[in-house]
Amino acid sequence: MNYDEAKMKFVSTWGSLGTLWGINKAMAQIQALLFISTKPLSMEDIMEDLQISRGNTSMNLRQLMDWGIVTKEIIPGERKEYFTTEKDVQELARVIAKERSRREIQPVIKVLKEVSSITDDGTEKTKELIKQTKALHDLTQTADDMINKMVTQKQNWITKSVLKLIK
Amino acid sequence: MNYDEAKMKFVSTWGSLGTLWGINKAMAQIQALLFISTKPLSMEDIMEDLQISRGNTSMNLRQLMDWGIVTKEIIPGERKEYFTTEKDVQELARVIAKERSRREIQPVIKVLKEVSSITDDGTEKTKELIKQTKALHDLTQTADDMINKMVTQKQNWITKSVLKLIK
DNA sequence: ATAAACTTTCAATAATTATTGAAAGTTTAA
DNA sequence: TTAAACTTTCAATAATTATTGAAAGTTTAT
Repeated sequence: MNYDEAKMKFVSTWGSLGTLWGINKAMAQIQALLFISTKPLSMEDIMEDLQISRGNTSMNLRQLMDWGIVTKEIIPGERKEYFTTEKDVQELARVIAKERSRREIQPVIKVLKEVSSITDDGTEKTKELIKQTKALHDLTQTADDMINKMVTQKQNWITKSVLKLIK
Repeated sequence: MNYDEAKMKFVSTWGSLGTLWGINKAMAQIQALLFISTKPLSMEDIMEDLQISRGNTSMNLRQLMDWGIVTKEIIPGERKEYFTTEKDVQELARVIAKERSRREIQPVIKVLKEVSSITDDGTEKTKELIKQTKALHDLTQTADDMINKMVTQKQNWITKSVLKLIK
């Protein structure tokens, strides 16, 4: 496998993985491209490399900036805007986990809390609803806490000691 | 909020969360419905409750059975098939994590390994590709290991001690 | 063997989501 | 101030994904 094949394979695989961390294909591919690039890329560069339209590129770059994993780079003397992504995987993971928690997990936790707090009218079905949503609430809350705590650490000694602990 | 409102809210919220764990809306809603039901439900029950077609119900129930979180229940003297879901949230989390790892994370790890193993031709861009995909490989592998180890434990003392450790 | 009760399959269709491209908007240089 | 260089917006369209419903398939009771 040569460089170009490897690059293509990485970009498209990372792109299809996008759904796993809750973003679309183009967005993930743009991030992947920037992630392995040795220098900032312009919109033209990205459009050409991924064969996507200007509008698509613009919108997805914006979203990546909203997520806080891509930043605009001003290159002196250049009219175009250039873009780079966070290159440290630990930091990348931290940002992604934080955003997903905020955007998706928190709202669910809120609903689970509401639902599990309805007044118990004594019927079996109400008891079951309360019991099960409460269990789900606790699990979701704990998982979310753990993920956040873990990735909040800048160093990864945590990861290592946790792994050791649970092996 | 009364029982029916709470039930609806739970089912639809859990349904929209489906994407987060990689399944579709109907599938997640069916699982949610079974999760708070006090008794096994038939296909008719589910169709009526969620207002979805027979075909849709049949296909999604099958998928849930493939995932191993829903099982057929034979009720003596009844012609219809009845269904139940795993009621223990810890076990549910375990099964979901295992399946997602197998279906989505493992293939990505494989590609990352392949890409990061291309021969270094000495150019800067190749070095960067190798370096970054290797970092991603390590991170993904570690995260996957952690999740699997954690949810493999039947008890949740692990969760508690990890939380204590990283607080 | 047959018919009733039930489930599965799958081509057609609907709903959702992503993408395009051209017009409108913005910035910079002269 | 103007025009060139560039970016953003968004209605239209394409691509993808989910859902339907009816025909085909299966099982069970008689």
